[in-house]
Amino acid sequence: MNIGEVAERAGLPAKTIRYYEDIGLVKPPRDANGYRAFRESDLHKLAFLARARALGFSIEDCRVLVGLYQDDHRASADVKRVAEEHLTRIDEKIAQLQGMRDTLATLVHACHGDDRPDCPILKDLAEGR
Amino acid sequence: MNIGEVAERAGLPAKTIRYYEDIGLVKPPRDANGYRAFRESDLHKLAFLARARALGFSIEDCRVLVGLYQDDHRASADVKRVAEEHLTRIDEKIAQLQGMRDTLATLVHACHGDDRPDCPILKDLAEGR
DNA sequence: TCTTTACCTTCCCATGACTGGAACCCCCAT
DNA sequence: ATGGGGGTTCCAGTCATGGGAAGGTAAAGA
Repeated sequence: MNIGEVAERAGLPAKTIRYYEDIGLVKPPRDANGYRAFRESDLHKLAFLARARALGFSIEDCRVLVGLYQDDHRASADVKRVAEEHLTRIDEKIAQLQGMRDTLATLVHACHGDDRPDCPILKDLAEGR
Repeated sequence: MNIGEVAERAGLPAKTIRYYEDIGLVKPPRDANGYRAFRESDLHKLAFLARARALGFSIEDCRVLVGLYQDDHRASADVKRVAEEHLTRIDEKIAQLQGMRDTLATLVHACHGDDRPDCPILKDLAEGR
């Protein structure tokens, strides 16, 4: 399988797959012409990576998860811990964004949005309430 | 005012303030010794920037907002539009994170987290359901 | 067979918004 | 004179790609 087909089937840009090889996440062998020759196992791993990335796991988390996936003697507790830590980070991020959102929504609501210069949004930014 | 005092009072790292000068957000004059000599107006602008950044506005948005702030003939509608667009982007981001969060929470909940290898989290990543 | 087209390869640069660190200058107190 | 705590510039790195150049290769049409 060439990189184009793998990209298509794994749902990742070819550029990203080359990058993943660069940082050692996949190691496809090469054909005589220098083209990467992906095996089914490589495709499978890349699809795994695509889904982990879609859940927001960092590349380093992905590296750990792939390692655990390939380890028949893993403890599910190790997987769960990685996922829980990530979940915590997501919750923090959501809370932070929610705080911004609330402040911003209040300010937007208070602004007339006409052609006059008076603006509670700028007022807040300038004075910090 | 030297950069240290301004950093303290604006609540921004000195490094960040130098960066803001680099990209033309502030233009403090210089003393004879080459030190930046911040005026009250620079401090004020930097505090404005710190608050805008804390609300998640991009540097380019900040540039626009500062411009509007300094324009006595601005229309509040222009400020409101920038804020509304940012609000929309924040809402999209929150929705995206919320989606991840829900999936992740379900998976974490389903995982025993013991010393056995069976793990619904890895199963999901491998098979994509 | 020739040519076009569509791949593939590597390499380097850019993104956003900083952060860290090196190497150096400047001012004040001891 | 020496030490410490400012300040200065410049370069490199972060994270996870994306863009694009320059060039090699393969498949398909004239």
